[in-house]
Amino acid sequence: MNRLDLLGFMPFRLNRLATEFSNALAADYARFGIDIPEWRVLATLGMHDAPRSANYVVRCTRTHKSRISRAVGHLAELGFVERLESGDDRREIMLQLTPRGREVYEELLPLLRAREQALLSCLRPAQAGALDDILFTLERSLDLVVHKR
Amino acid sequence: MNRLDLLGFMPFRLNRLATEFSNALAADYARFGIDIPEWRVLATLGMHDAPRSANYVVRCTRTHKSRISRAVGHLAELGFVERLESGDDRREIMLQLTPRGREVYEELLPLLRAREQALLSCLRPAQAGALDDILFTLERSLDLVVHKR
DNA sequence: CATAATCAGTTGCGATCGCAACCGTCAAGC
DNA sequence: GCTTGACGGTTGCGATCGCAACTGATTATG
Repeated sequence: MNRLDLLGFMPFRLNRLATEFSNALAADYARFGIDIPEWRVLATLGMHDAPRSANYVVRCTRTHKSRISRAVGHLAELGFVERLESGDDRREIMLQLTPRGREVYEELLPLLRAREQALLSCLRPAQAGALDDILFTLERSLDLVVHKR
Repeated sequence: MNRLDLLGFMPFRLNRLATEFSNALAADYARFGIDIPEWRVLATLGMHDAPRSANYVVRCTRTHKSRISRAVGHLAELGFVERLESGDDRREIMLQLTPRGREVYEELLPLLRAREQALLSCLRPAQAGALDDILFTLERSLDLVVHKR
């Protein structure tokens, strides 16, 4: 299989890469008893100081709300996340990291960044930057970018 | 969620993109009653004229052999692929596209390429080329490239 | 030549995920 | 101020996928 043969297989290639990346990082997540979607929730909440609604996390991660619901359930069991009632809209559930949850976030983030760095180390710095640009452009085009507030 | 926030979430971003791309292409696959891994098998075989072993497809697609086995089963049911005995090694099963299977491959390939083109149309041409380079470099680094023979 | 280790491929099983149905809450229209 | 439709979140269910165990074939070792 050479290079040109791969035209027309973008999702296939992206999937393989995503799987490989995920596997490379799985051990780090597992150390804290969480899985990938759970990390997504933790990270999304960790980015902000104020609580965010579950629905915000759903839109932000583009993960199905059922998955987020279950992930939040598990994170709450682990004591990493708390569900708060929303004053404004009683349908909404606001999510907040517990102190322990923030600890885990702060501890995992650099680990994952380092792991990611290692995975991308085969690229020249300019390429790594270009990759970020390209992903960002694609995400915007596919409307995968969720704006703050 | 702004740009810098996304550092450290490479697998997550790749996964989202891969999912989005997959969904965008799903309708094309479905028209012929196949799913994505089945298309992978079809495409891998379609790239070559001579039959290839099932194991070659496994290595090439980096999909689990159980999935390939089942995909081949379904493709055989549909009459797109034939399982041949291998003269050399009686453990091996050689896979060959049927004429109908090749028709489907030839019909789907340009559709999928066009779909992919549309998805990438938000990128400048130089970026699209860079993306291909970058993916190729990453694949080589992660040993995802399978060489011919 | 016999035994053990490995390999190609298949299949049962458990975990995961998204869909869809559901409940409670909110907002719009008459 | 009801009723209808939309929305946030949860849960049951079916489909999918990878792991691991298994079969049969091959290769390595003594």
